Amino acid sequence: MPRRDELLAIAARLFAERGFKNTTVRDIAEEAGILSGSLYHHFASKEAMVDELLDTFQTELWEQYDAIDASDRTPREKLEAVVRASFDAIDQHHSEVAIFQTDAAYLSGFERFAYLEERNKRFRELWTRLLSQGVESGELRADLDIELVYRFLRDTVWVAVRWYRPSGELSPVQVADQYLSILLEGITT
Amino acid sequence: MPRRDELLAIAARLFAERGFKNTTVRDIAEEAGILSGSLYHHFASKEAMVDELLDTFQTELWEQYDAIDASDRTPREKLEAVVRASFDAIDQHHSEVAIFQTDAAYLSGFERFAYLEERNKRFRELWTRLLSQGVESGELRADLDIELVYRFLRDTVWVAVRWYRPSGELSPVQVADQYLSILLEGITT
DNA sequence: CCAGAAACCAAACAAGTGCTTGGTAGGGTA
DNA sequence: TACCCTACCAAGCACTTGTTTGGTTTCTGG
Repeated sequence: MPRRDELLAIAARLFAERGFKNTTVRDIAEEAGILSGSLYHHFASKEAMVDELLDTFQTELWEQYDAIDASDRTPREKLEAVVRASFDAIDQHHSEVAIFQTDAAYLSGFERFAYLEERNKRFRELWTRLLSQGVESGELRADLDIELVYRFLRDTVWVAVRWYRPSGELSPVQVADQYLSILLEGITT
Repeated sequence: MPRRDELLAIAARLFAERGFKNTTVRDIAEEAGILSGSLYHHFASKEAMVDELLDTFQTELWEQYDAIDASDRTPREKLEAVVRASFDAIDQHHSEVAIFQTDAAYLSGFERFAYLEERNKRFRELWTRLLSQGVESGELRADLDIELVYRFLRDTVWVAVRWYRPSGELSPVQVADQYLSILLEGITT
């Protein structure tokens, strides 16, 4: 792995653990065994590091979402697939998801990260549309507030990054199975 | 309202909006129309402010939890009541819940905030016990992983603080109704 | 009106922050 | 050998951070 990628991986881990603002360039450098100033040979700024992390991750995730949305499935099946893809992202891009969850609100205040808001908007449009289509097709309950179900769904999925550990005993498939089971059928008998 | 309480309310709002570490004492002072040093006439430190906020809130919340747990209800009814009490807390102590959600992980690293971990532990014990009792009584599904359902339940409830607005059009009762309906019965027809 | 308390100011300090600058070590290439 | 390029160091700069100190204003009860 090129040195630059090593440094970016260290930064990703620290940003995820402590938050962006709460991680100093000296922290990153120390973990890499160099001095803080040397980081600037590889990256233009601390912001540029997190930018690169979030941007590449989001691009990759949306390729999957778009493929699912364009596929030949019922709304409910698409919802399931999107949820599974999201848990996959939590598994394979754990740090990036954690950073997004923790620092997106703060970062989106800067012009540089305006694309975060844009992605959030697209995300909301996709999920609420799938929910509406699910209600129309009769697969989903019609008595629920779509907007509220959307927030419920979105939060339950992404907040899992806080406790999920990629190398743990639960696979993303197992977690997705149980989450979807609860979500679709409820926890009562 | 005494001056001290005013300042604490301002600090609570800013901590909730921007996060603890990301809010400076100068920010708080400016909103109050004073200089940052003057805050130290009322509070010993910035940490003391957030400590007071979190401590009083947690104490109040647990009075309700304990009352519910000691009441004469079935496990499922207790779960419902605890969820409703939690949404009430989001409504009435919005800033404190937001701070707890955002900064508890960071703060609990300090000795001063060791009680946060302790509360989390008690919280987990209460909820998992109610879930287990619900399964035993036949009210809840037996095929689900209790630990995972607990995390699901906990996160879905508390993460709502990110979008819920106390003065908005949705009351905590309405939100709790829908959340419980999804959780208990699922979103499918 | 006046003493004392409560609230605040003005100025600074030490530590920590992101980042810059000019230089150096070392390996690969012609 | 001479050259270059990647990776890094050493030192520091300008700024922000939480906090302290000694003094001043404002309010209130007797």
